[in-house]
Amino acid sequence: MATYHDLRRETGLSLATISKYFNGGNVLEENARSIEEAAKRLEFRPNTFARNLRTRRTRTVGVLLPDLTSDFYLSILSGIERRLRDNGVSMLICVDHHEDEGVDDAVEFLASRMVDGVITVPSTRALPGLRTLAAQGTPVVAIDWPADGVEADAVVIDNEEAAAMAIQRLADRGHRRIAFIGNDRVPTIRARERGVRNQLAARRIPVREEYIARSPMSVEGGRLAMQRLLLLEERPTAVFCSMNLVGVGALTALAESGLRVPDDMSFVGFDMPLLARMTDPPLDMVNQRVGDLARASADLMLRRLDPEAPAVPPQTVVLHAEFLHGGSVADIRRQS
Amino acid sequence: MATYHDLRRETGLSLATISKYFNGGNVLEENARSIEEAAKRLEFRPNTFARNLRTRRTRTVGVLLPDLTSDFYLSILSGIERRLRDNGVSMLICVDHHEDEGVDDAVEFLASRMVDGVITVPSTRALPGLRTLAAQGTPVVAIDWPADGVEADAVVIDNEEAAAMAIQRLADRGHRRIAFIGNDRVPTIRARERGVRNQLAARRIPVREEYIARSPMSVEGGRLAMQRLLLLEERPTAVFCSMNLVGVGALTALAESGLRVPDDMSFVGFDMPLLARMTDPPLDMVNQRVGDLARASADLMLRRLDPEAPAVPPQTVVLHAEFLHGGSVADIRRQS
DNA sequence: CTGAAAGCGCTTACAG
DNA sequence: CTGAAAGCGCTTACAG
Repeated sequence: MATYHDLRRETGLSLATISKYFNGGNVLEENARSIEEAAKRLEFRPNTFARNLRTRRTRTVGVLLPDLTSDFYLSILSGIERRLRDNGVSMLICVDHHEDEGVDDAVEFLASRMVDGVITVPSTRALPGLRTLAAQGTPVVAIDWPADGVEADAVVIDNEEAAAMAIQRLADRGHRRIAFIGNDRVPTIRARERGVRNQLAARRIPVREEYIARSPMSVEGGRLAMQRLLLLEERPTAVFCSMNLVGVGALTALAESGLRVPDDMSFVGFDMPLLARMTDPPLDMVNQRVGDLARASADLMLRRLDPEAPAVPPQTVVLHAEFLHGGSVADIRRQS
Repeated sequence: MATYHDLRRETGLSLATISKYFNGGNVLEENARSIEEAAKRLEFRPNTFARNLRTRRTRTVGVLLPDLTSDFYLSILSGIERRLRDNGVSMLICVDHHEDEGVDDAVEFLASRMVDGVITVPSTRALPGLRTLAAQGTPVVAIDWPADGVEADAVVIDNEEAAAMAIQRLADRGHRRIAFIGNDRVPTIRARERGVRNQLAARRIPVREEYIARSPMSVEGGRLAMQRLLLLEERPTAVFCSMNLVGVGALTALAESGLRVPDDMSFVGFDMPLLARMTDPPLDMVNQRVGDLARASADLMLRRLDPEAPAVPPQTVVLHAEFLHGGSVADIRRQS
């Protein structure tokens, strides 16, 4: 592995000049050429660690995720990776396995790698570590929800508005007995429940508490919640599942009960773009546009890493979901 | 950020002794305690770059993937991440966007980060870079197929056997008009076609070339291939889709034509574990067990990174797929 | 077991 | 524009 030493030997120039060349400073045309030529010949590549050691910057961003089990996270990674690498920044991935027992050292792990910043979909267990990290001046960008008490930028969607879209669609097609499957321990999903309630109220549709179901964020949870809804005296005509796995579970329960979508039950899902286009009929769905979330988070981070950029207080970027029409909502308006 | 200097000041011990302590050498009980105590008090954390610079090792492995668009890659990442971090090794992710134009510097990018090794699902475009890297002594582990001409360990599944499982299942239930959708430019899928042909031959089922369809590796490709199969004079009674996206496309085409699985067409998929359990009926499927692939690749890499481990020539680990039974294969044996 | 010293490969003021 | 020198925070023979 060639070093500046070798280039000095080959070119007769000093280490300082060589360093200047590689860092974009002004070097005489002639010297630049001779360094370039020697570098190519020796397959020279600057040593990242020596550089990091001096500059105290790593051009590496840590990406901290709760797990790697859904394609929500895959899209996040994909969007961030692209944006960062286009800017010469690499990405260290760390998963804090929030479902597991015990303390996790994910944040500590990233800190020890001296990442310049952390982009994260924060899990509860990561919060204390993130707080410390941010307090020490490391830029943190939260995706999906603003990490409580962390001095961090955030990129979120307007969850109330997103949920309202689902209700609008259902109400527009004549539904009034609308069930909702949510979860009251997850802030984003709580916001979706608020959106549902507000939109129902705005439409003068009474909120029936037995139609508001809570479920763990899993396929099995959604399946059980749907089963409970199906046992109600007066069944809902439609269900809005505010989380992707839960939606899958609800569809499973419907299939198991021999009920057809949309004939026997209308369905609106949330954040299941791939699946929604594979089913028959395709599903109506609120789309989070995860790619946009990811890119926005990377952009926020790149701005924080830019020493030229003015220091601004933490900011939250709010993106908007879109509604994708499918064939899973029956039109039950009375013909008049 | 505290350094050895600070610890020396606090403890009165030399840098060498402090270093020894942090690297597991023998240090007097009393001194160890005083270092430990000072380190905790100062929140000391060894500087990774100084360490890397000296040791010329980074405890970081690059993971190079063709893209991040399928959950095959997600499972790969997930499996590797877990195994590596359990061993204190971090993971730098790099995607070479093989579908894009132009040269990609993915391997160069990883090399400049001086990763200790690279685990990769090799895309064709990455091969030259991987060859150079491996030739320079960086351990490379290939997943899914043995990267041509690269001095690398590999973890693959037995694709012929995997495809044979699908044919076995179909033949056992009486199918003889069996279609196959594959792709003759992808080595693994070519192997699956061989498995299909061999198993058909073993069962004395004639291979009908019009039932062997080729398709790009995409949903749309699978859809078109299935449509072509449906136009045949004598339709197949079953189709085996040897790649997940293609399977999704084929199912879409069937739904669009108003055909039901398995009544009108039996279906066996490949590597779609999540989807196969969401559909009604659940799908029969060959499961690659991607998690096992990932873990095996990480284990191979960890062995290569272990300076104690004996140097052995590149080895290929062959894993076996499993068949998951569903309800998408009709039993058409004649009642006798 | 402990310590003094050299050095890993860069960057950065500071002179010239 | 160029160069000599110091130093980033560690580890590693080498003595003792």
